[in-house]
Amino acid sequence: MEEKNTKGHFIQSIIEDDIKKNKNNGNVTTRFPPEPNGYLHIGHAKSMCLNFNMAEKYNGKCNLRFDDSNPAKEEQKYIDSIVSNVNWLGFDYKEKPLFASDYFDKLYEYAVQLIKIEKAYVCSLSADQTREYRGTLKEPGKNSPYRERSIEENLDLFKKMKQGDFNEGEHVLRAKIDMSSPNINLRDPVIYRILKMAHPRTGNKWNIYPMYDFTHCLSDSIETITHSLCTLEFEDHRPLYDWILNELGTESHPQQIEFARMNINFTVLSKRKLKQLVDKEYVNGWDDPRMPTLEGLRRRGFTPESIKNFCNTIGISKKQSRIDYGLLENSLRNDLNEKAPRRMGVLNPLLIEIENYPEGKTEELDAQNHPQNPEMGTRKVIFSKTIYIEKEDFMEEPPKKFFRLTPDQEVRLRFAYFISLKEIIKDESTGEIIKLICTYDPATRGGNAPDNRKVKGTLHWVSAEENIEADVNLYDRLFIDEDPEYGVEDFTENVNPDSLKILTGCKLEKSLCNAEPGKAYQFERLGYFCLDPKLIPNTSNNKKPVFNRAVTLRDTWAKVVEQKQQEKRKKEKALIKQKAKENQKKAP
RNA sequence: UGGGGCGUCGUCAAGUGGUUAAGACACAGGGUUUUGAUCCCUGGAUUCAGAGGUUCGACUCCUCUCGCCCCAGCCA
Repeated sequence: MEEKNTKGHFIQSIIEDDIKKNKNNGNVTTRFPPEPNGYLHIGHAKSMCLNFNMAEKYNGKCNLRFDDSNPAKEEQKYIDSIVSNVNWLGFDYKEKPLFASDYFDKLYEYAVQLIKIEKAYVCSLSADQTREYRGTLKEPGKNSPYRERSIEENLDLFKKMKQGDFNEGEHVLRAKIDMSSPNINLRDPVIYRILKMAHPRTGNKWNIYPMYDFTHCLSDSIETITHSLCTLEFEDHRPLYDWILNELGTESHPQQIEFARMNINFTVLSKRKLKQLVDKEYVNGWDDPRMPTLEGLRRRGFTPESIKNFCNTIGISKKQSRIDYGLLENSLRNDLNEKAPRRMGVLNPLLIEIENYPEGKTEELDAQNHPQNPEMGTRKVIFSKTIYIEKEDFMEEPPKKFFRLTPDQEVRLRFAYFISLKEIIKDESTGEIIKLICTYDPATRGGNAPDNRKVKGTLHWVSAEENIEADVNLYDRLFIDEDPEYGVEDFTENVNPDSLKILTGCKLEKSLCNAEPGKAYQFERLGYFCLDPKLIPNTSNNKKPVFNRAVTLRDTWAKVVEQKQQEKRKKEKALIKQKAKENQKKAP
């Protein structure tokens, strides 16, 4: 059969062309190269999906390689977290994780080789001087006075750098390219610097560490990577990547291809900014469920499938883009709609007493765990004389199209009975509704009326006599503007002050007492929730379980309400304006 | 003209000289439903940043203009 519709993005086209031309003997090898200086976020997931998918699709492999050439910033804890994230997402890097630091010896030899062919030299300019000599974007730089040192002197100096004979900053090794290049990366870039600090993996073995540009291309080459996929900001580095491999004449010369990094509205995706949110305590750590980090998303209730699906949906291109946050939510809903067992929980409880239900009686009613998938089975829910429903599911003076409980509107309690209102009990001093007295129709057990009478609304509910009490965290977008940088000097000014709402005293159906941490359940009509893995009752100070809402259900009624509110606000604003005008007229 | 890149529906994104300009999400309308969920239909770019040009024919080729992003770490 013809395979016509498999043409994907531009990188895939390049790879397919290469295979056709039998470049690299038709092999495809990619790599995912994180620097262990922070936690992974959803943007990294995009890169992983790209690299691992391409490898898998063309029967190649994808290495997990840590780009750990700067011990000043890197830590073992990040390595551990990253490995765990990659495993969680289910990506297969075949062997073990690889490390650029494993190649430090080879890299050193390559540097020596560059010196020997007079393509590298030890420069003894200070950092400040180096900057001055570099020139600017529009003006060329000038040659370092150390540029013409002899091979012997360079070799000797470089060896001494390695031995630790010099202090940090005294010398660097530079590639000898072109100080007048319009591409600043080619103006004799530093390729080795003295750093007298322990490395998480090589300990105190080295006093010098290679820079990214030198490390990356050679690591790729050592691993015989065929396609080295990276983000757009490295486009300007590609000439350097190629220069190094060409000068060294490496057998393997991978092709660097750049694609646009991911942006999502209402959030930030840069390690630096995420760190600020953590450090300034806008969130509670890197794994706060509001964070777009993989740790955060996981704790929030995102599944690996939903994340991978999202990444595969948004595509690959070279265009700066800002993806709608709703798309991420949607991919979660799609996944969880199929997988998540249904449960009932009342977030803002309103007590109901069923007048004609026998005192002390309880019943176990059957409830489906999934409306479309009978294989997921049923469970028992306890019904009793007093129950809770959601406060928002009752209105004394309802607007049009309000399908829930009202003084003259019967409703169905899901899997249970039809009930109608008898009396509203209010607090005399505040006027607040404290209880509803209702009657039920015993003939409607299970939710079906024998006389076929219809009700417009079906409400979720929980027995007031047997339930579990929990705290529930509701999360909203982290920023108030879709562009966190919009209209402010510092993006933290746009942090949404209501991004976390903690609800206490929520009532959940009893079966949720064996909820698995991190596993998502759909609380019917409310959204998908999971037991916070960090706050499991009896394993920490918390006595009550804490559930996180991963995402709401799509809610067309909420949309209608919101639209009405907005219209109302507009009208009010218009009224205020009109009055102001009238006052102005009166004034003179 | 310092260099490098990018501009196709509200948001992503296919399209590589002849297509009715895919698809997803969002949006609007309708149907099913014991979740106002899910599911199922239906609708929408006379137009591809703009202006010229080449061509029988251009989103696709050429020219110019406009707009946006990245680069002056001994970070990656």
